Amino acid sequence: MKTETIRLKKYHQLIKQGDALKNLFILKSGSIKEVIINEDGSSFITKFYFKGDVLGLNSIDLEYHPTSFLTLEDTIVEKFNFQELLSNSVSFHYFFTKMSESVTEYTIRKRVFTQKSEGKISSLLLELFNKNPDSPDYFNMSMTREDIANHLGLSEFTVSRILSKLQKESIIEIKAKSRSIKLIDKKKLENRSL
Amino acid sequence: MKTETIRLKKYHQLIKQGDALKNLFILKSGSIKEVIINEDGSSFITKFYFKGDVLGLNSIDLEYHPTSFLTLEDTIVEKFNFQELLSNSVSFHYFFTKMSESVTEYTIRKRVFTQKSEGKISSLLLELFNKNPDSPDYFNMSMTREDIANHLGLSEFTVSRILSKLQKESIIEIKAKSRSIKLIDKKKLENRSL
DNA sequence: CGAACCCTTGATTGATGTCAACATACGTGG
DNA sequence: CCACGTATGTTGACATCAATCAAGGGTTCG
Repeated sequence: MKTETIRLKKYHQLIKQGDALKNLFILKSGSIKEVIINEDGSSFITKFYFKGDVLGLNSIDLEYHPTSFLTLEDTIVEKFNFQELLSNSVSFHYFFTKMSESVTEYTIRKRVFTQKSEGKISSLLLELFNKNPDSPDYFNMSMTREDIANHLGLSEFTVSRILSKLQKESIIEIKAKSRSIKLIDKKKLENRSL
Repeated sequence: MKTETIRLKKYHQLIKQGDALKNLFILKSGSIKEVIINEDGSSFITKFYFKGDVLGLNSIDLEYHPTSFLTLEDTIVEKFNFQELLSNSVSFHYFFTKMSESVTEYTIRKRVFTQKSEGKISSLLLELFNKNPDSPDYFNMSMTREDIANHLGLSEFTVSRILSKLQKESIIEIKAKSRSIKLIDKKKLENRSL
């Protein structure tokens, strides 16, 4: 099956909410936020995506994309034509498995949203560290505090406060320009995320 | 494809967390809660299921069930052998579509968890009314206040208080024994759920 | 009929949002 | 390359929301 590699600039919209389903994508490098715009005009970040993640799986039954996908930095994706994919058993099996993984992930991840702010942020940080295999104890954040707040249902002030608190307690270290975070004490962070 | 209809008593465990994947089920009548037990022994209700819902979709990539399923009342389900299902293209297509629906649903539903308590409960009530096609303005609740609280990340006291408040404001009416709810003003309830 | 369970309500405490002020970083045009 | 204006991030004071604790009423079931 032939695919296409696409290079995207920061803040580029790869998929627009409402577009017909034509392609699915695999994220090769960079990062992307998935956003849903509500009827009242407010928006909600449903998920952050990193290397290896599949984009667009929520469009298969609807045949259109219910969410938009926006790059948070310069990003590379690989494009798969959905019709071709259906007739290619190897690719099909891969995407089928990925979709099932998504269901499992949501089942488990939902619990994060019932936690208090410290738990929510600790869980997200652990997810970010784990999804960044190149440097497991260091994460270069492409999203803003406001993005994190929106995604977790907090105010940006609370996000800022909790991050400062975790730093004071020597669990993380916030580096230059507030945008990169070093993991100091994983055990403690895991305890906070319970 | 041959299937089997099973009748279950109240509080019966249909699927146990950790069981190998053998069957998927469709809920024909009654209601079921899906529960995940965490390492620390605490549990979290990931979802309530009603007529027409498919049980077990989060087990396909894992090949075991990551959650338990418990009936909330006398319940009837239909059993599908997963191996047979894979080789039956009609059934397969049906479950594939259902799984994609789940991904979409989770994408959208996550936003509920970023709302305040009144929004969370209003959203859940609307979901319950919509999922109960037989009597769209009336719902006989099989779950306890504590179940709702656990599922939404609230205390049972807050659930009780918000329900009382919605009743005082003539949006719902709580009937006999606190367990059935009549929808009075859908528009207002929708506004609360934004 | 009594015990266990479920639900409700009030008082208090703790957590989080809001608002205001300021600091830092970034981007653009001179 | 600098200067400025805009974005983003931090922190404190205060208000609001929701959890906790305590008490009591109703329902169910043996």
